[in-house]
Amino acid sequence: MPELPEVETLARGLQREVAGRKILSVTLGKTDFIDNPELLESELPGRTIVRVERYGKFLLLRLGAEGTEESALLVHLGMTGLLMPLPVSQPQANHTHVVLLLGDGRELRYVDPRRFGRIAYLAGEVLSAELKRFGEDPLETGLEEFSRRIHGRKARIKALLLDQSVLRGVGNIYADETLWKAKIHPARLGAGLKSLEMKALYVELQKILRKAILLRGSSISDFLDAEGRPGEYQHHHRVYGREGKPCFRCKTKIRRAIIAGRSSSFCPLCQKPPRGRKKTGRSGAKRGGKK
DNA sequence: CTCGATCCCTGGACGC
DNA sequence: TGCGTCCAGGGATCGA
Repeated sequence: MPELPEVETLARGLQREVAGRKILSVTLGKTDFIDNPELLESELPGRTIVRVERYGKFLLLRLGAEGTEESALLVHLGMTGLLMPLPVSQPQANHTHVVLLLGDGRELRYVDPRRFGRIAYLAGEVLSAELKRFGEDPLETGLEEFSRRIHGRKARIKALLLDQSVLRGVGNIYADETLWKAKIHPARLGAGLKSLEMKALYVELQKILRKAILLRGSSISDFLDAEGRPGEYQHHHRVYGREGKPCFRCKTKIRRAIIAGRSSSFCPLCQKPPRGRKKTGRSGAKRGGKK
């Protein structure tokens, strides 16, 4: 599940590997996750990938030539997306849905079994409007702004961290890791956080994201960087995927519950639940009746 | 504004 | 070995 650190890792790798390369041709497979597939075919050939950036959980392949408008290929990896330059001779992996033949003879291939990702060619006003939908980058935001965005909200802190219009780039893993480190229960409300808690949240989020970037992200099952290597941060997870295992601080068993609609792992002792919080047993009991 | 429910999609884990 | 079932979850969307 590529979040900010994974996408940053991939963006840096792609910047090294494909920036400056020209796109010669486009071949598409399944296109139900692509905004306007025909735009890729009509707009990309002949263009140069000028620069590769991360924007939240998106990769932004900035394109040159063809008019003066700013334009870019937006790529969201969803849960299982991979984007990698490979030799043409390399057999195509299953679920390869986009292939860009590059001027250096390699192919930039997008592979995504579940197709939870998104790809879009955007230019000009449409591009800038799309980017404005998202909130601040957590690594480029000051405590003031961070605090303002969260403290004014009555939603649960877990929901706010995951909300891409509040902060761009944080996903389930790094939200849970940060809340554990800052000793804040995921069901607490944004407006309910004390200023010391807010500061801890801000500081720990940045520390965790930076450390994760240094270790090239977390590879739970799928993520690989531009050179096909997995990340290493999964070995440093403190709560994610540790349900039932002892808390690294107090040895209490890590719990998992659905909070703000997402699976959330936390320490029930270190991370004090908000007062009046409903017990999890009840809501959990009636989940069988779905479908 | 906030919530839960639903859908999208496939591979992997698990039970029998 | 081979089924069936459940689950993972980011994001869009809809109704309450």
